[in-house]
Amino acid sequence: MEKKFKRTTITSALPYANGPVHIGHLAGVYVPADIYARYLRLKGEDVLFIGGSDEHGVPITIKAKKEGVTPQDIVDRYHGIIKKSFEEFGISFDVYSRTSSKIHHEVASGMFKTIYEKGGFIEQTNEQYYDETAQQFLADRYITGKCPHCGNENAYGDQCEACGTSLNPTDLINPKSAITGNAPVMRETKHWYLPLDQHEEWLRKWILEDHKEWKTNVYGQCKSWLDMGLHPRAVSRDLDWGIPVPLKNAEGKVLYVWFDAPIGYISNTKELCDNQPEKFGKWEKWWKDPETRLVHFIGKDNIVFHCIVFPAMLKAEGSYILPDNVPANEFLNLEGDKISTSRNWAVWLNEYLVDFPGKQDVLRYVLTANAPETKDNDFTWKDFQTRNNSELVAIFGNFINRAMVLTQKYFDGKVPAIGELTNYDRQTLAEFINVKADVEKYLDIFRFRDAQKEAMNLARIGNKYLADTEPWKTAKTDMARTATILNLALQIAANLAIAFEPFLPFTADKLRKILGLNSFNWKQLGSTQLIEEGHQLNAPELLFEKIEDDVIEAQIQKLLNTKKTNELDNYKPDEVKEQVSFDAFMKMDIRVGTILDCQRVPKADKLLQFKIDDGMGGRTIVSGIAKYYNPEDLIGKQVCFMANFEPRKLKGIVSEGMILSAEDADGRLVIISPNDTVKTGVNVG
RNA sequence: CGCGGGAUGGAGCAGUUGGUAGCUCGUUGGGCUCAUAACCCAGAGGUCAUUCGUUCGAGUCGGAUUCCCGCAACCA
Repeated sequence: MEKKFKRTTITSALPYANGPVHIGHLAGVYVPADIYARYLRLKGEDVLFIGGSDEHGVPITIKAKKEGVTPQDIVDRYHGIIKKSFEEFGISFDVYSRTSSKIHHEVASGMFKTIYEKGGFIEQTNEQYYDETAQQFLADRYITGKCPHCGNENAYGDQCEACGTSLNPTDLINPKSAITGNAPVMRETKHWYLPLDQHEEWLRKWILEDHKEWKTNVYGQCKSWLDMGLHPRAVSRDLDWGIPVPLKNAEGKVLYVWFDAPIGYISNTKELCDNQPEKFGKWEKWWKDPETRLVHFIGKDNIVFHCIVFPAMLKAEGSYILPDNVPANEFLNLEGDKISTSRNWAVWLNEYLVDFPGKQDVLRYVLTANAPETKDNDFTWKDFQTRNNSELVAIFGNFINRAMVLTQKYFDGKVPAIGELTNYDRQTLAEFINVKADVEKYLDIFRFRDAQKEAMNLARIGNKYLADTEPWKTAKTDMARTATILNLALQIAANLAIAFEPFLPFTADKLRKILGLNSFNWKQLGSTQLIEEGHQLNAPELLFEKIEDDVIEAQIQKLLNTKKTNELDNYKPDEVKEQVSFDAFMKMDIRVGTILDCQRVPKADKLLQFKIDDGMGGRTIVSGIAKYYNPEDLIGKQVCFMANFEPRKLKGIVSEGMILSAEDADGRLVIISPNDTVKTGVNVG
């Protein structure tokens, strides 16, 4: 069933404004969304490409508190960084706004009100834990206690990470507030819920029957959610950062961030259309006209929100269209490890732009060529270098350079006349005309890596054509033939400028300038008459440059260094503990011992087992420093240890004391030793 | 048996509803010399981790096993 749409609204997940954007975000969401938007624009279709920062929610308030600034300071900082780096990277948003904007507050409130007035929410009063000292209700993550299943003392209110069981805060034994450490009290609080269970029936049909074309990972996850059964979901929170619930009896309540964020797509559209109505028309046509096609680009963590929750909201409101497709990607890893903002294991876009000026397209190319479309993939700097050097430089850039230099040499940079075509010429033409259909075929089903590969094939065809026809040889005997060959080669070059426009916009632009041409339309792709005879080309210029080993080495080193320095920079000494008396201190019996023997404890990565000479017959101590010391290096050294420590079993070994060590900012443990040799067994104090 | 993800030629990845295993890079040999030592051609290289099963037929479905990677645990 072919659906006819007049226009397309493309959204890309709103980045959360508590950190800069990294390559994982780009590969998963922004690069594919941008390729798609550019492709449709090039085809002359009516397109709107929406982006913006997501600026509410608890993590931002936590980060603000930690840095001693306001949440607004945090979001202002990161919104600025993110917006600027997107611009520089060539993500062609029609609008990039933010959820803290006035217009968004109005739209989100309005949406809530409409659904409320239609009876689309249910109201429920529950008892929830409240921290009386901090004067706030506690989110699930901010309550810890003993897990009722496995007895782990540090289970969270939503999940015990020791046994994996998911919990309710009320399941915890001896709950504590993670903010103050006090025992929280139960207090009544009222919240509004979106009854997803009431939407289950139409969602089931809409996704499982009407959208079988969705990517398997997306379809599969939706199916599994639907099969588990949907439950009402709270749309409000007790918090002071966010959009106030627009009702009279709702003091201190804000819209839950997942409810507020996707509405940002709509408010950003409204902001744009209100500012430029002559260009974009009324915002409603992008969201309420059934002839508009809505496409959400997201990462896999967002599938449920965009396929189930947000559609349920739109349906509950009543006047909106639903997404036609949700092409979600998997995750990108970095050098074999999961990308992590908190561990600073990432390549940050803003830093890449500084380290590799003018090389936006290289990153775009690599991220697309290795996009995590069907499973998690790995980004390595080595691969980045190889793809640049042996694909972009050697195939694409080199072909352009060859065609340009040859034309310069034999025809003073003027496009030569095309003459009689040989069979081989016709065969080559036939091949490259197919490229258009192939690229389109893949772009239409969101397979960007395959689409880009097809575009690259055009350059391969060009190289092969030159190698087979050998214009540098025919130039010695037959200038007319040489002219025909170079004319065709230049036509291929011009076609490359169109084919790569969605993928590598900076390069396409540069290529057009070298060829001295204006912008193209996608329909012209496949044409053999893009450049006219006699047209003057500009001086050849390299499209891409080789990236040398030392540059790559430096990036890898930087990755390791930033990780380390970040840990050190963030280090703050712990607060000084409660005072103790001299007597209390004297109760601790700290002594110097000599290590007689030291071995790894089997099946534990962190434990070392020591045999210590304490001057009193020796003792066994187990210590968690295996990651930082080799057992054999320690034998014979003197260490300080607690001698009257309560014995404790570790992995089945009784440890009689504790070896003292200092923990460095990065977690590295350093053993404390006397700085001159002393008699074994003497006291420290 | 803690939870989850994976295992396809040297590396990185594709393999749609089961029907002779593909792509890019690398590698070997050759060609070319216009080109950023780039380009073109030919070749080598895989029992699709192992194993049992369903089937006329399985990389593709089901069970078992092994190994790897995250997280967790051990770190008084």
